[in-house]
Amino acid sequence: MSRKNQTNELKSRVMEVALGHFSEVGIERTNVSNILADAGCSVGSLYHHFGNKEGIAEALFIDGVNQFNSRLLEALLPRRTASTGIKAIVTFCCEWVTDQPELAGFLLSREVTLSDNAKLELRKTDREFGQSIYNWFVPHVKSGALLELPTSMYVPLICGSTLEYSRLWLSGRNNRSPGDVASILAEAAWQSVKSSL
Amino acid sequence: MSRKNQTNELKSRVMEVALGHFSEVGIERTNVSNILADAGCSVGSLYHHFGNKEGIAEALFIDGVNQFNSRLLEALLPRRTASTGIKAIVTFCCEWVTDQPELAGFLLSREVTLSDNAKLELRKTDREFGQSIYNWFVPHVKSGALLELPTSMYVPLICGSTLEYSRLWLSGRNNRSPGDVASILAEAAWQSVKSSL
DNA sequence: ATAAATACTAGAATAATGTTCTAATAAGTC
DNA sequence: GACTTATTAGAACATTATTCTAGTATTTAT
Repeated sequence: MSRKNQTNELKSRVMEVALGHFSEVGIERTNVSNILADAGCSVGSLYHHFGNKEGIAEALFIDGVNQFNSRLLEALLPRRTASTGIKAIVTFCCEWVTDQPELAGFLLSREVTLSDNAKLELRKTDREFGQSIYNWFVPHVKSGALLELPTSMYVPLICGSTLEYSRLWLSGRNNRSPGDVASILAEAAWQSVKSSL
Repeated sequence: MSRKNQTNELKSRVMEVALGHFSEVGIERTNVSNILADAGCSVGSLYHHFGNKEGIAEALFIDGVNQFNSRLLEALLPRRTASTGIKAIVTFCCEWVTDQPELAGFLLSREVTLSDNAKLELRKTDREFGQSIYNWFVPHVKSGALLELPTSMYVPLICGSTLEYSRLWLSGRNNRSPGDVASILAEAAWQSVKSSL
């Protein structure tokens, strides 16, 4: 195997192992030494590739957000009506959380504090994502199908219930997964942003 | 001043100082030594009273939750209709977050991992709180004013949007405070749990 | 009122653990 | 094949939470 492949494999092994620990006990409580042992990595390599412990978390966070964003777009953009679009967003979130609880729990935990560099890196892909979402919404607001609201309120109104339910489920307090109650959450989200005209 | 009062004053001084640091940079990043310096407390005293750094966070968390719960009940219980009750819950949350952003941010940050002892202490007061809330809801579900849903879904549906919006505002990404948009959030919450019969 | 027990304060010493540093090795480049 | 760069290695270091021992004040019991 080439050196480059070997290196990439080491990095993903570290990230995979770290995600397991992070999602189980949180970033603070996971020891670098445990990650090193479980991933078969030396101190030097880890700090060479990630800078510090938080750097692993940042890499995981950015990967996770990018993956979530691109898949969400695939679910949303084909929808032609306001109702099916909003419900598609919620349903997608529910399934995504249910399918990868570790990653979802990590992203929802808000433990990661991004460095300035990481923020910049996220913004690169986040801009076009936001633009695509915006473009989907505009016609439905203009047509009067969706309420016209301050821009910053759409995410909380559409996803808030789902995210809150997901957090509860991820912390083990609910039996039914978000996927199991997706239709209820989707209908509720739709009721809260549809125009009543 | 009596010894007891002096002690209580020291404890609240430590908690106040710690909340400032925690909400500014998070629990992990605040140094015990800074708390000690700012509160004028010795290492021994701090560990005698709180056990460890997390113990300060637990005390703050429990105090905060109890304060929130009791005030929420005051806002909810007098309401006689489903609609005014649901909206009162949301409006109260918005105002509470807006009035004490430090404490709200700390509670919403999910940084605190409660020890078994702390969980027990919370459960004591939480049980009767949950019972009071439950008693308020039952007649409105029975009468058909509110949707009949899995119990674990009412909190996410009613408060999810508000909590999500609050997190955004607390992290500095919105201009309008939750208090400013309370009526929108309240109406949306109501739309999502009212029965459409 | 005095003694014993308890609660609290103090800060030096300790331990745990994240990070740096120097050196060595392998890969890629000219 | 020499040179530059990327990567690995782990011992040494630095930071910081926590423990420990001792001392002081306060309450309780007799």
